[in-house]
Amino acid sequence: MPYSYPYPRPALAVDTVIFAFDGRMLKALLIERNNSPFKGYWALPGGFINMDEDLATAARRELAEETGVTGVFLEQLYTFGTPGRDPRGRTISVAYFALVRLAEVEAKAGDDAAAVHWFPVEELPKLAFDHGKVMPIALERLRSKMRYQPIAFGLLPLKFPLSQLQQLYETVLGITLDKRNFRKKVMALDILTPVKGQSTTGAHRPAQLYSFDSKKYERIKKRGLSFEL
Amino acid sequence: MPYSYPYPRPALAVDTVIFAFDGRMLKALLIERNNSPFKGYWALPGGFINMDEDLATAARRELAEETGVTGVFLEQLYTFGTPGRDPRGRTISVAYFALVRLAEVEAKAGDDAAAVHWFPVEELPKLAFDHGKVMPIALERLRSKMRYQPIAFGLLPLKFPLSQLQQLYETVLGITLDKRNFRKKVMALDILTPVKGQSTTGAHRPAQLYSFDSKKYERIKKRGLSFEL
DNA sequence: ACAAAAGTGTTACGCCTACACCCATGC
DNA sequence: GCATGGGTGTAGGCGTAACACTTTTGT
Repeated sequence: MPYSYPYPRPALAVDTVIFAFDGRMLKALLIERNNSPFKGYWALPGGFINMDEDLATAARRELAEETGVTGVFLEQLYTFGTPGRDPRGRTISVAYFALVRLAEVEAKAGDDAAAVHWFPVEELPKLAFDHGKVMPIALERLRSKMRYQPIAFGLLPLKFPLSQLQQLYETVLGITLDKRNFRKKVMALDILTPVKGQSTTGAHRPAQLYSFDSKKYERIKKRGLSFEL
Repeated sequence: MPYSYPYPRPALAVDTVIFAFDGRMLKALLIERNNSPFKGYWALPGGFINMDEDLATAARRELAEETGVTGVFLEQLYTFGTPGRDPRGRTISVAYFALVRLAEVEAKAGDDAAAVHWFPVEELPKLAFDHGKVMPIALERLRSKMRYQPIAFGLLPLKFPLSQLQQLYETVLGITLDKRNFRKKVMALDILTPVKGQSTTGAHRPAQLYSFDSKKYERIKKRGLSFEL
């Protein structure tokens, strides 16, 4: 059969849930829409793909435009295609989720955004389109993936004290962890390297800083490993 | 902004990895393409979506056309959109994976298929398009999901002996399990109901048959539960 | 000196693993 | 009666969870 596909084709967009961690709360980046439909609503950053562009490439392009960051964790999440989800016409959205280090971000409102803002994931506004359905899926993915892959480090500075890592796990998973047991398990994984600097914030004993050592991780990954904490 | 999207739009297809279990091996249903491109190659069953049709609906429609089964486990897997994956032009494929009971299937070659065949997942032929990349992802999803959700029962008859369930886990996960420990753990989950009939196949003691009890499962699901075996 | 977070070991319990023999049936 | 898969209990080891005090700094 020749290439006959006589039906109208849907438009194809990419939307990205961008997570960051400020030391206390998990946050997501949203943009305020400047255009109809849903003008004035908050929405996930995203846009239509170019015709010669890979899906992940489009997501990275949008991510760079909104936050200025590159080279971060980015993973496909889910594809939304219910008819009617975009009042302008049939649109398929491939959702991605990204983890960024807050310090590296320079959020800037693009041409089609009235504003950009980091919202705590527990206090999100009403979202445009069906984006309200995307966020719980992204959170669930983050939570489950943090348990067996070392993706949490994508949310922390390159050097961090163990207490920050623990705080991140506690916040995202919604649990409290025993400090001693946490340190024991993390250290037993042997994927962190102590680095020279010390955290010197506050009126208390300074903390040893660590960095994630991807070489160590790659070396032990093969025998299977768990991040259950 | 009015609905201006002046770019050419990709075509949108749905392809489904259909798994079944024959008691010994995990198998996947493939069709032999009757048309160019990749005429004569084996491929995942699938097709273009209708304009007013949900993605999952399209997948279920294709599934029913190919196998005659309805109401089975079906889940979105991953979306493939690399430019060039379809030589006819930009095509996005949303891949699904489905679990069916072999006894309920009546595989039939559709109009665009020269043949339909169940292949053991360990002995797949070269596949059309990028479908060779889909299968490992589907297998990985099946394996990981079987560990914490009761999806295995979608591959078994409604009544089955425990040994068949164990065989399924061993085959899919590529491990061997201790019979006593397996039965202890499965029974402790309290999600099976013994049913009257007995398996009467072969020259040996007949086996008690069980069925998956989704009511029991729903009741205990909330407290979290694991299928680690 | 005091407030505030960093850092550090041991014990008890529960869970998971390993393991061998009898049972019911068909041929 | 023999071959085949069905069905059952226990003991030891390992990993996980619970738990409190000292250290170092800034003010």
